[in-house]
Amino acid sequence: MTDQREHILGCACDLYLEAGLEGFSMRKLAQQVGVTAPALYRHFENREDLLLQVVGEAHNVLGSYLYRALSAPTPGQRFSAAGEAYLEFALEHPRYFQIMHAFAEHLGLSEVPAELEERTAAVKRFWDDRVRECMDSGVLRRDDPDRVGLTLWAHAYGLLSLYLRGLLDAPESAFRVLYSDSFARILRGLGTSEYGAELDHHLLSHSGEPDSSGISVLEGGTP
Amino acid sequence: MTDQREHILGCACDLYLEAGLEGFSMRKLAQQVGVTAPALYRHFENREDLLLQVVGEAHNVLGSYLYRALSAPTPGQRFSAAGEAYLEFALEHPRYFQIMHAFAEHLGLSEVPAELEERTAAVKRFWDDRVRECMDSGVLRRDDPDRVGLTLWAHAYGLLSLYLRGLLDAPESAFRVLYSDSFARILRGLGTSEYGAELDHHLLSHSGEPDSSGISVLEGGTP
DNA sequence: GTCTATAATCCGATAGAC
DNA sequence: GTCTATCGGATTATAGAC
Repeated sequence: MTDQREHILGCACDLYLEAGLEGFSMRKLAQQVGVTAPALYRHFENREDLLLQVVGEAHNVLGSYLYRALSAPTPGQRFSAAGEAYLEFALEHPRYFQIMHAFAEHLGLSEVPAELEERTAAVKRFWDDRVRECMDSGVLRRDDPDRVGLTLWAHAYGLLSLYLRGLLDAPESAFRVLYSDSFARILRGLGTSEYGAELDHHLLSHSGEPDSSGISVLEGGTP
Repeated sequence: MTDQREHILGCACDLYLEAGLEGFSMRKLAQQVGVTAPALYRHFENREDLLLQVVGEAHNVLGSYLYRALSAPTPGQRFSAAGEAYLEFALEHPRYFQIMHAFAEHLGLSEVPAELEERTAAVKRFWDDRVRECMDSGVLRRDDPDRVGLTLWAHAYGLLSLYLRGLLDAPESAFRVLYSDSFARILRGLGTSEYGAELDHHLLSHSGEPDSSGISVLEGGTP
């Protein structure tokens, strides 16, 4: 009652979380709020505006999960907790995870507003910070934190997306193990030690220039 | 003329590729084909049926890209070529990449048909096969090919998704480098060698049971 | 601020003539 | 197989009274 706008926004999140993007209409929302549809336009410009606020709330919730991970005592534990937090967020709020990563056109947007891009960039920065302090403390190999953060983020995001789309037949408990295992594999490395030693010498051979004779990142692995 | 059904399907792919999922309507498609909307229903049951055929075509195109990678002479090169093929497919046909990985509800499906799941599984199997032969030839560390294939697939998919959504400010040329670099990092491993040695001893400490005292995959990295 | 009423579109899908 | 005509429904958004 005190703030009808917030009440509507809360209902909008609920509606989205249970009905999804397709099921999110101004009429249904009005019904859930307990008013008629035109009343919504006194508080929000249009459907697009409302959906963007929902995305904002999704970021808030993710933020609360990530923030919790910062209470772990060591960089390594904070890193680990961050990975777990991302997992928990996606499993407990799959719709939020989905809308945060939806293509702009699915939201009916011509382009993503800068404020939203900034929030996404903040998530990336969180990963980068975890990586950086792990490098400083010797848990992670020293490297470009920005690049390493992206590698880790992309992996986690990809794995969770595949799972949430039901492409992995594993039940949730098995997926949790799989998720941790996959992280462990990345940290340990997939190549053989000979390959790793070899790789360090021509890591930049992927320029795509014709004169590199098609040599790619894995080539020469078995000299 | 010879096969109107294929002509419609071709136009459907074109329409989707330029208009996206939101812009894909039976009316627009009919206009593009050069007939009226009801005529489409002589060849396809409904919009859902048509969209599924488009997804099928997307899989066909991806398949042609992956197939090309098999012509490389060594397992390591085939692995590398597979990664590049996945990249090229996503960059050259971003809409196909998008629709292949769209959530079922975005396609207006209650559930994904088994035939489509099978095609997705085939992509996964392709990665697994590349991994397996790399393990056999000593380029990749011996491990569960299914798990390692998933790790690699998730990473590639995640990275490409983030890029196609415009979250990485890098231009395409820079992204190509970034993509290869990220693969290289995963193959080499992100952890320090001390961490890697330590990890092998309690890789299974992520069971989530309370008695593991919260020990997670990264803990104990600096003994 | 909220209502009733309605405009203005767009959609998927069908009936029946040809 | 394709057409015209149309049904039946959904949606976003607005106008104007209260």
